[in-house]
Order: sequence, then C-alpha cells, then structure tokens
Amino acid sequence: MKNKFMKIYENISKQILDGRLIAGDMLPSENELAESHSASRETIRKALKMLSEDGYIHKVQGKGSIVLEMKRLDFPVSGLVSFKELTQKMGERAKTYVETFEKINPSPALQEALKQTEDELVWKVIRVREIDGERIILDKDFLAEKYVPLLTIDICRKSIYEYLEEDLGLSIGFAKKEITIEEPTKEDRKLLDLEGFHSIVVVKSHVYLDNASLFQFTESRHRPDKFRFVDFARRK
Amino acid sequence: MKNKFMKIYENISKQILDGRLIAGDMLPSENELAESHSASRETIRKALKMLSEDGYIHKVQGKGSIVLEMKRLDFPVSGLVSFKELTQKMGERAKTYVETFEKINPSPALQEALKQTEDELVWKVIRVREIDGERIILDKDFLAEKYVPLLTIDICRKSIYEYLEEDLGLSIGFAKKEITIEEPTKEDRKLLDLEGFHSIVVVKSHVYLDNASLFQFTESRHRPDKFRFVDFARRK
DNA sequence: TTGACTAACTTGTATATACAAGTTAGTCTA
DNA sequence: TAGACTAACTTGTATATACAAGTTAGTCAA
Repeated sequence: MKNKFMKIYENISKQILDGRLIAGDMLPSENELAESHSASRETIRKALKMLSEDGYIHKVQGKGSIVLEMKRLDFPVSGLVSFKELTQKMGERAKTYVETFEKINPSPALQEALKQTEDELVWKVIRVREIDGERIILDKDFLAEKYVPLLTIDICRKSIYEYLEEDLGLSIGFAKKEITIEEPTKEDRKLLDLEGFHSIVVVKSHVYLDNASLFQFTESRHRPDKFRFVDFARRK
Repeated sequence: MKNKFMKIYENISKQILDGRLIAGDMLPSENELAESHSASRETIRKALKMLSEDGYIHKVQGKGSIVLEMKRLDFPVSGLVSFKELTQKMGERAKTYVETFEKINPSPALQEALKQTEDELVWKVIRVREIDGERIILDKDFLAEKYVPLLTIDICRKSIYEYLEEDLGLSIGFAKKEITIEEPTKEDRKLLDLEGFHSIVVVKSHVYLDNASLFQFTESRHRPDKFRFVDFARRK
C-alpha cells in the first residue's frame, strides 16, 4: 500500500469488486484518471496494466478501458497462495492435521527436484487438510534445511509460509506448478476421504525465494470433486 | 516484431531458449542493455518485465536479473492457444474429426453462458482430437452467429481460429477458463478412447474479442492421462 | 443520401530526468 | 578482528514530453 500505482490499482479494483463499477462500464480516460488521482499518466498506466493483467479490465487502443465481469472465486488454486490464506476466507471450516514431521536424507529423486547435494538435509512434512469435516487435500512438503534451519510441528499445524515470511524473513518470489491427474495411491486412500473416487488431482510446485534460489518442493493432492482451477489468459 | 521492446524481448528470450544464456546467469544491467540495444532504460525495462512475467528471468532490486530454467512444454493448455497451433509443433501426429456441425437455437443455459437474447442463433461444433491414433480430446464449441455469420464444416476440420483471425479479421482478446474434473458422460465414452479411465478433465472457456464482446463458449474434455497444465506464478 | 475527410478524442510507444531503495565490496575505525 | 560506514553499483518509482496509431462523431462536398 505504499506505491502510488498500487493505491490506484486497489482503489479501482475495489470499485469493481463492490459494484460501484460494473461489467461494461468504461473507465475515465488515462488523462482524466491522472488528473483526479494527482498522478502522471505513466503511473495511471502502470495501475491499469496491472488491472488488465488480473482480469479486471480490458484496454482497447483509441477507445478506452472497459470493466470486465469479476466472479468471486470460492476456492482457487491459481496464483501463489498458501492454504492458510485460503482458509482465512473460509472461516473456521478448515482444519490441518500433521501426519508426518521429520528431517530426512533426501532420496535421489528428491535431491534432483530440490537441486541439493548429498549431504544437505530436508524437512519432510505431510499434512491433511479437512474442510467441513471431510479430508480433501493431502499436502506433502519438502523444504531445504539450508534455508529453514528450524521447524516445529506446531508451525506446521498453523502455517509454514507465515513462519517463513514473518519470523525467518524469507521472501517467496515465484513458483512453477504442474497440474496432472493420477490414480489415488494407498496413502491417498488411507489419509483422505476418497470413497467412490477413482482419480486425484496432483499439483506439483517448485517454490523459489526472492533471490531465485529453490527452497521448497510441494506435492498437493486434491480430491477431484473439490478441485477447481480458474485462469485468465490473454492472447499473445 | 515491430515494437522495439518486443524485439528486445525476443532477442533475449531466444538467447535463453537456445542455451546462449543458461539458468543462473545474470543479465547485463538495464543501463548496459539500454546502451547495447540503443534504447532508453524504460524500453529495456518493458522488455524485462515481459520476460519476468513469462518466467524467463527473475528481477531482484539492487542486484539484477537472473535467468531461470525454462523447460520446453510438451503439451500445455496454459495461455490462450488453439489446438491447431499446438499441433503444428507436433507435426502430423494429430487429426481432427468433426462429429457435429449445425446452427442451433441455444438452450437457456447456453444463452446465459453466451449472454445472448432468445432470437440470436449459435453455431454448435463438436470435434474429436486424435493424437498418435488415440482419440484424446472432445471439443465442444459454441460461437455466436452475430460475430461469425458464415462457417463451414471444412473450416472446422482445419482451424476455426485461423479462419476467424485471418479471414474474418476478428481479433481474439482474452479468455476466462475453468478447469474441473468430472465423470465421463456416455458421449465422452462413445467419442473418445476412455477404456480404463474413470474421470475426465473439463476445461470451460469464455472467449472474448478484442473489443471485449463475448463471442464463444468452449468446453474441452481431455482424457486425464494426457492432460498436463503448467503454470508460472509470482507472489503477490 | 452517401462517402470522404477531418478534428478531437482515446491508448501505445519511446525518450529523458530525478530520486528512492536495495546490494555489494572495500575501507576505515575502535 | 569485528563492525560500522561509505561509495558505487543495481533496480524501483514518478514525472514530463513527444509523437504514433486507433476510434468516433461531425462536416462538407459530390
């Protein structure tokens, strides 16, 4: 909330989310917005570019910016959000159970996934996510000990990301994710409520710190009926 | 290829794709790039911002831009690409069969999805995509007749998008997609090779023209073993 | 009426400048 | 030696200006 263009972005996005601006409306021109926000046109353009990237508006050269329909997403896996952040929006309906918590010598496959050497250790955390009484998601996290020297089972019960960012001062930069569909394993069947389901959605993520060093590999396994991924894509 | 920052983007992205720049390398500073490309720093920054958004590089304030690992994606559904564009990269291994081709009075649900009035007609096209002899994908397209007055079965066999963009001069702007997992329908089982599979990946898309008018609704149904979605996400 | 043209808007691109903020390496001091 | 400091880099933000390119509405002439 410190940058000028971020404030403008938030100002306009809020107007769209709460209905003061509705789909089909045209925004004021960039020059008018610059005037009314006491900013230069380039600063307005930065804010509008972000709004456009996030699917709030669409810009047409020579015409202006048109407001798009923004559906509120119930349960998105898009972007880079932690389960804790999701559950905060869901109130007290979500619980986390820590099934496994240990420091291990990584297998060759895991060494490869985390780009580690043989002697570097890895935290292994397996957690079950329960929503409305149903065990829906199985999260398997592997964190490089060299970036996270200390971890406790209590932190895992709450939020690892919160601990990393607020206590350790690590700042997460970006992630590469891959979504595939697999057959449920015995472990999936044991830990999740999968009666009547024949497949499981697997989201594998490589998570990097802000300085571009790989520090975490995560496999998140979702029951298919509760999985929904929403994407906004621009042509070229 | 006309914009200066696009040329710079392509120049650098090619260097990353063909290995002249490899993961971990630092790019020259923005001032050096401005000098060597005879451009202003702001123009360089536009190109670097695009590279960063597309996952080629990561920028760190005070340090510079670091090259990331770019895996070549075999079969991505990310972004906004047509099946034709995908198959061009796959050579002659892909075929398309048109199962249904008709102009219909849309059902209420379809009217809603396409935001049409009662008297407006809709093209309905159902196509099966075969890859390496296996029928993998079922594409159900619904196009508003008001934007696409003429369509032929021959166009559907080739590429609808190519026809829209090159012959009709329509320019596709953006799309909203939703990925879910469902049980296969009888139609899925009849038209696709689904022996031994118990679920199907459904990608529903609302496609908009460049002037932000909704003109197409598509449901693309994928056999789960051949589905893979790759995503690059930045924090905040 | 029709069509060509134009004027006045809109957004897109490119440049220059200034300063803020983060990183790094070396230097100086206690 | 250890720590504080600084200078010289890096990227981030904000502004101003100029012109290109697309859209729209109105005017004027055939």
